[in-house]
Amino acid sequence: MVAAQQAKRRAGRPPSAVLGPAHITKAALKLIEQDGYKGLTMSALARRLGVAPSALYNHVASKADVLLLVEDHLMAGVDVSGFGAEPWDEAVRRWAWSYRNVFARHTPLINVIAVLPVTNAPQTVTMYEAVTAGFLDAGWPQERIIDAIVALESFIFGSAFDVTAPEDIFDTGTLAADNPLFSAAVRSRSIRNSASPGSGSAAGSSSSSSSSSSSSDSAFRLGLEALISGLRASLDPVEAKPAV
Amino acid sequence: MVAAQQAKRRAGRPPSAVLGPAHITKAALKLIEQDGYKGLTMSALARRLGVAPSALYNHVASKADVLLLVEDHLMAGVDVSGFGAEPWDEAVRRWAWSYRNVFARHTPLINVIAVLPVTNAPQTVTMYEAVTAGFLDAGWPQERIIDAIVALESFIFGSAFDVTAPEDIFDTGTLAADNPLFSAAVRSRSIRNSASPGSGSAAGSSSSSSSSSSSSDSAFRLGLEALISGLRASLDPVEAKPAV
DNA sequence: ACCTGAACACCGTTCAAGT
DNA sequence: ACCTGAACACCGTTCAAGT
Repeated sequence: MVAAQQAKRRAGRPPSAVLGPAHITKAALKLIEQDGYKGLTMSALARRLGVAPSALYNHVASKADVLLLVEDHLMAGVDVSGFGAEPWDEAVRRWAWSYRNVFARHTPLINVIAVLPVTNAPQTVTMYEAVTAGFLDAGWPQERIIDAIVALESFIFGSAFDVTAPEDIFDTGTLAADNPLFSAAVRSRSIRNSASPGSGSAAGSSSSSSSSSSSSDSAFRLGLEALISGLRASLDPVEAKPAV
Repeated sequence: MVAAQQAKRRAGRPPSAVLGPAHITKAALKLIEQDGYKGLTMSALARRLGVAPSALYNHVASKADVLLLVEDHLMAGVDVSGFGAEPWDEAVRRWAWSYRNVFARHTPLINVIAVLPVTNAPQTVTMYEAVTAGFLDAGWPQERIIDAIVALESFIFGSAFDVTAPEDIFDTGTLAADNPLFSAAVRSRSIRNSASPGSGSAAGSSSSSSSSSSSSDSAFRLGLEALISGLRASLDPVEAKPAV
């Protein structure tokens, strides 16, 4: 809506700056929402902003820069409100579910996040700061917190991909005869999922998709609960060991 | 080396088929090894095989098809030898480490794997069959096995991305002042990593990078051990519960 | 059936020229 | 400083023509 119909601009510096990081981020998000990441091209982005494609390069160095802008914006939507307010495991649950849900629709960003330094992503660092505070409160030793966060994040990113997978991804087709055990396991899983449509019981998905427990949700729940209990157990050692 | 210098071929069907899935896979792997995934283009692939780019489309429907070919080939390199021969947790460890190590250098494939059906990936299904057998042997109920595999796989894929990240990815730069807790945790982690170069103690990385415990290795170890112990604990319930 | 060669509809990015 | 417009060096894919 910004520059829908606008008097054609001549070359040369405009009286006031037309573009900015906030405008670019907003326009990119709109494009992604409409057509997915295949719709996010520098041309389409420029068109939506009412400028020539080359004008974008006065504000970003590359398309990867645009993706970083979007990523950092999304990080502000990850729910860290549990840290400092709830028990550690409950706060981690809330954080992990919202983190996965945000990036499930933005999996093309994961390549970028996992590789780019956080130096130019202030919202991202703010998110990490809140998580770190929560871990310190729960008694985690400083030097192990980053490993724990990275481990949880790796699980979350991988699980975000899983959300986008089709339900029949494990259909073995003609390979079923040669692989009976796996095929049977796949079958019994899908039966279970279709049988219990709304099994909202113990491990909840706080502030996330309330009902419709899909396959990816049940796998995420199983892994997250295992990670949480396993990480907690690694905190209080049963016997004194030489430091690792 | 296949068609390095070859007499120029005229149009029309050649006397014997020049291409095939095996040739294409091999050539693609060579290109990836040399120049990474940015070097894997249909043009480069065709050049290496001594044909015109359009000739490839007689054997694959798209570039995604080529990636599936490569993925399935790599799956044969994942070590499932522990299942049926070792205790469950040891077999999972061996499998998980080799799985991560294989795909750490092939992260662009993860988008494909996570979304494409396994119907046309026989090696992949064979891998899953071996893993399923190992879980059944360990007493896992059939209908929960796929969730457990998916959870482990999600962690593995996410961790594969982490391997490719630069060591200084968490450097907060000018943001350090506003985020002291996170910055301190990052600092103490890197000190620990540089201090203990070869801390090969308890949780081993069977058949993987023997020494040089990098940051990504320590995070992977922490998460994997937590997942294994957490999943094991979820197997034998302390008290009887209504089925979930 | 399986190849060549030309063409199509795109990409991201650069750069001189303009104000 | 910040825009336009043209150009560059690519992509993946299609298709008629050939044997």
